[in-house]
Amino acid sequence: MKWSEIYIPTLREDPAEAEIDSHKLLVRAGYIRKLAAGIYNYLPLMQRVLLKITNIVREEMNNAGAQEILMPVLHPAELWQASGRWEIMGKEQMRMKDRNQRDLVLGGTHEEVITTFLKGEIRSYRQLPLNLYQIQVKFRDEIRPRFGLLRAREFYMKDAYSFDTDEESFKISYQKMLNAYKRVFDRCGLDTKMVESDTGAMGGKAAHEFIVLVDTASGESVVFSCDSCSYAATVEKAISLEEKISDDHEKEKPLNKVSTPNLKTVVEITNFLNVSPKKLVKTLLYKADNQIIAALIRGDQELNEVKLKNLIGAKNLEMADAATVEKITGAKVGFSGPIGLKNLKIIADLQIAKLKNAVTGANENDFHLTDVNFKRDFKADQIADIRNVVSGETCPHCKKGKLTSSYGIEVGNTFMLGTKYSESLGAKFLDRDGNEKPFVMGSYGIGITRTAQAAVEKFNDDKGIIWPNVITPFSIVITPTDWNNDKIKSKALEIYEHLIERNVATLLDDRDERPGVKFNDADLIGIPLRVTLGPKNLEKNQVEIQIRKTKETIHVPPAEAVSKCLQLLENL
RNA sequence: CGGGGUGUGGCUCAGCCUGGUAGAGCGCUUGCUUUGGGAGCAAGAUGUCGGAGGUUCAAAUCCUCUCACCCCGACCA
Repeated sequence: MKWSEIYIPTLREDPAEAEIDSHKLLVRAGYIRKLAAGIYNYLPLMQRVLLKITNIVREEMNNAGAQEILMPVLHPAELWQASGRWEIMGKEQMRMKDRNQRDLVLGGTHEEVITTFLKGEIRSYRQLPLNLYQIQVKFRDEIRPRFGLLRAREFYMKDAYSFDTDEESFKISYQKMLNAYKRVFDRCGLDTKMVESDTGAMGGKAAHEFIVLVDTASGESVVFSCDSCSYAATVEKAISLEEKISDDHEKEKPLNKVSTPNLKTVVEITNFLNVSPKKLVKTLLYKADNQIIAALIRGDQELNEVKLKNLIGAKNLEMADAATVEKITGAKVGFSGPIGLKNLKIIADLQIAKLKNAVTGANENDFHLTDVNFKRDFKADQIADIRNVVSGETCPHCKKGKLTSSYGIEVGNTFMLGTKYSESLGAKFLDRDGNEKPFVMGSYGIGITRTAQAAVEKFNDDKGIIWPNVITPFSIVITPTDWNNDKIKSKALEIYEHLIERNVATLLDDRDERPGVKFNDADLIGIPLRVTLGPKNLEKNQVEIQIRKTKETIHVPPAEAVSKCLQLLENL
């Protein structure tokens, strides 16, 4: 392709809309343009990258025995009502009515559709296992679209769905997908970590995510991993061995009420009373569906809403507002405590049960209680792990390694769905013994557009993007420093033709621009190899090959340029 | 949804506080010079100042409403 024949609108300045490097670069380098919040146009360079990624995904999925199909983007509401997800998905699910006032859903995932489709088709165990996938636009009305393609509302995704006769067979199918995923991301040049994750709105038994670790907060997931074994999990899911706390054996002192005028925060109170935040019981009121509950957590720790939500089996969980808190506890926010709370469920974190002589709110304005003791002074309906793991805690698997946290970009996920959808939608088959059974299902996603941006986030420098050769829009850019110089021009064209003949994706910068502009653009759009033809080198019968990643330059005679490039590309 | 912020030429922004008929840099067009890391000179084109209403002799500027976008939070296959 000649540069003059492909639309690459590079920008000199960072776009105002972007916050993180990969987003800035994709816009600056002419890969994407925003249409609306979280909705993007993919320009020619981007489309080439997306095609490369989808081809890799396609190959690996096909190799794993999955078959490509294409399903509708618009779904009738009835499917989602039948599975029970009409209520669960919430506002993230884009909904609309057609001209006849029928409710429709813009598909953010396709469990309902595929299960309903196969329900009428697969009748015998002989037809299983089956794995179908598609690569398609998805729409999710994200509360807060952010970071360009990393959290867009409209995005490209590969979603696969497996159907098996039983758990045993399913395990094989699931493992095949895990292997395929590893290969996909390896081929894309991305190091991924497979972590245990929450099943969220997908439901099912268990789930994994494939995460690209990044050092900036641009990764929207936080993952914990063990430094001595392979355990890793998202913050929503991670657990640790309960750490022993030092005052475990303190003698219980008599309960006290102290005046704490206007002291509401953990820091204010613990400073005032001169105790560690570890000794404070935070009492958080939540609205779980239509019921108010209290969650108790140590002052220095964070509540994990996902764990809490899963524990009590709530569909919706949100913090109670200030008015509700006052109504329930009889005191302002900041003075809540478990003692004296009536008619509501109290759930305490495991760590709370171990505290001796703790501090809590008195459920009375400007007062706290000290030397509060679990069992003696208050009880809990449930005691469970409902907190976030903290860096440095001990691994629950090997029981000796330390857990450390890092940011990550989730590029793929896999869900063990069990029979959740096949049962709710009545998708059954006849087994060997003639019994009707629901399919055992799995679902598997890869964010195509997100993977592309994850690669940019991972591979860039102050000049621009540095694509791995496997997913770059072009492998080589030929840069004649002076397009009006006939000798340079004909040599450049000659090398270009030869590379094209060998099927190398090559971009020829035939613009009448100054060399500096061409070099900067080439660096910005991230092409792995640049072949530069300038008058001085050409007089010495040389062209220059520069490796984008290392800035290393190699001089070779023009006749050897093609073979040298091919050789270099092997390792990029 | 709560809090904060921004909308001015294709892009990045100044001007707004203190009202007086719209600017810079980049980009774009033409010409000449220049040609290995975002060139120089000269000449030019481009804006209903997000939208609606109001105050005023006069509104980019003040007021009200509204829309869009960005950031923080809540949320997240």
